Parts: sequence; structure tokens; C-alpha cells
Amino acid sequence: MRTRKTHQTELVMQAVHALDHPTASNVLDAVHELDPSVSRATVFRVLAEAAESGEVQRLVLAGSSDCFDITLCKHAHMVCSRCGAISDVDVPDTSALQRDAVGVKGGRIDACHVQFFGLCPECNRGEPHQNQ
Amino acid sequence: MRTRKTHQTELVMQAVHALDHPTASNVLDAVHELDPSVSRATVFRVLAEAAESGEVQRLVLAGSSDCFDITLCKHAHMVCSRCGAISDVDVPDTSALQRDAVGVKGGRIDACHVQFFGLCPECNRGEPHQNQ
DNA sequence: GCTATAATTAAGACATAGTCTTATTAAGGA
DNA sequence: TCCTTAATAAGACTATGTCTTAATTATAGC
Repeated sequence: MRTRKTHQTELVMQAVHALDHPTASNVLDAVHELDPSVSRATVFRVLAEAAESGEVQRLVLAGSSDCFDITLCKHAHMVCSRCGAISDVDVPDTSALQRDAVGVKGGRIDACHVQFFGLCPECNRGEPHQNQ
Repeated sequence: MRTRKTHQTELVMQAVHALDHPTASNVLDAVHELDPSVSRATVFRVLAEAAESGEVQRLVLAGSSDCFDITLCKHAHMVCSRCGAISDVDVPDTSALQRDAVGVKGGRIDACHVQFFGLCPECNRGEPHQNQ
């Protein structure tokens, strides 16, 4: 369990809050702008621990590397097909989906993961491509 | 475009058909049992080309490495939380989900990816753990 | 403020997935 | 059989993520 308050942890958590659905690498870049001496392993570890403790949410997405979300309540995400940006999406009902799903007989379905693909507001407006 | 019929391509395609939702590494292992001289790059390339041409379907899943599916019709998948096995799942209706989803204003939702987590028949029966 | 101790870190090795380059091999038409 | 060129083997390379280890440092107790 994290007990000591360190310079590095503060920088990482600040970055997660400042950025929108950042990957570990995004956080690393932001942290390095303030302090290039912080190691890659520390950023990955601090993020993993924060996700483990429930302080942030780790988003495991199809086709993207893991992102971190400070919004803890359950919601779905859209991945921009053009720039890769992650946007929040509210889905009214996914339980119906799970109920109606027909799996292999003998198997058991526990959870349902819904993810959308599309264009983020910027890319939809035809604005210059901005990769995360 | 693939024009020549080679030993390596035959082995790879045979393996994809023999295995159930294999990853590229699964295919590599199977191919290596018959011919250890086939290179890793060849297996990845042949699979990528087969997916590109529509001969097989590349499954890009959350939390798993890409798998290859010989079933071309659209369906969802369940990832076994215990052993990682992929099972096919039929979902009656996902268009409703996309219609009802509320994204960021200005953005556009184009596609919907549904993935389930649960236990495959073997793991649900409490049979010995078998990792892919 | 000083010291001891144990949590935290930096550095880099390691694992895995996937792509790319290049020299070599071999498929298949002439 | 010979040629052309598609396809391959080998391995470099990128990226994400984890793990190990020795060094650093936060903080509790004095």
C-alpha cells in the first residue's frame, strides 16, 4: 500500500488529472516536461497502483494501449478512428445485451464491455490531425 | 497480392483452420510442430495478408492479443477470465446500443464493438486450467 | 534537527506483440 | 532447365508493460 507522499507520485497523479484519458506514455511525457529524471518504471507502477486502489480507472481497450480515467463511474468509451483520442460515452442499457447474448453452451457470461469507434469532435470538424 | 502457393502459407492457413480463435503465436507454435524452420515474421505476415484479403477475420480484443477467426460473419466474442480462451457469442441487437449511446457533442459514433467476459465451458465445469 | 529504517525510486534487463529490412530461396512461367 | 520476382528467414527494431536490484529518500522516533 502506498504510504509515503513523494515528488514522483505527485507529478504522476497531477498529470493523470490534467490530461484526458492519457496512456501511461502520455503521462510519462507530461511528467518528463516537469522532471525528466522520473523513470518510466515509476510512472507505470504508480499508475498501476492507483488503478489497483481504485483511485483511477484503467481502461483496457481493443486496439489501443491502456488508458487511465479519473472518472470512476461506469461508462463506455469511443476511440477516434482518426487520431486515437478517447471520449466518454453514456450507454443507457447494456444489461439487456448480456441477457440476450447466446454464448457457447456450458459457458457463463459475466461481464459486457462496450466500445465505440467514430470521430472525436475535433476530427469530425475536419480539424488538423492531432495524435495523442 | 498473394500469388504463389508456398509450403509456409499452407502450414499457416492449415493451422488457423485447425485451431480455435488462435493468436499469431498459437499459429506459430502449431506451424513449428510441423516445420520449425518457418519464421515468426512469415506467420505474422501471412495472417495479416489473409485478414487484409478477407480470407480470415482479425479479432482485435480488449485485454488480449489479436486472434484470427475463420468465421467471417459478424458476431461477438467472450474472453474466458480464467484461461483466456475465446468463444463465439451471438448478439441479437447492437444497433440499439449505438443509437441510444450519448457521446461527446460534436463527435460521431460509427461502430460498436461488444465483447463479453466470463468462463468458457471447460473452466465453468471447474476443469484444470488450460492456458491458450 | 538528526538518525535509522524501510518504502520508494532509477536504471535497465526482460517478456511479448507486432512491424520492417535485407539478403537468400524457391515458385512457376517460358 | 532457366529466369524472374514473389516469398521467406533472420534478426533488427518499436512499443507496451513487468520485474529486479542497488541507491535514494520520506518520515517516525529521538
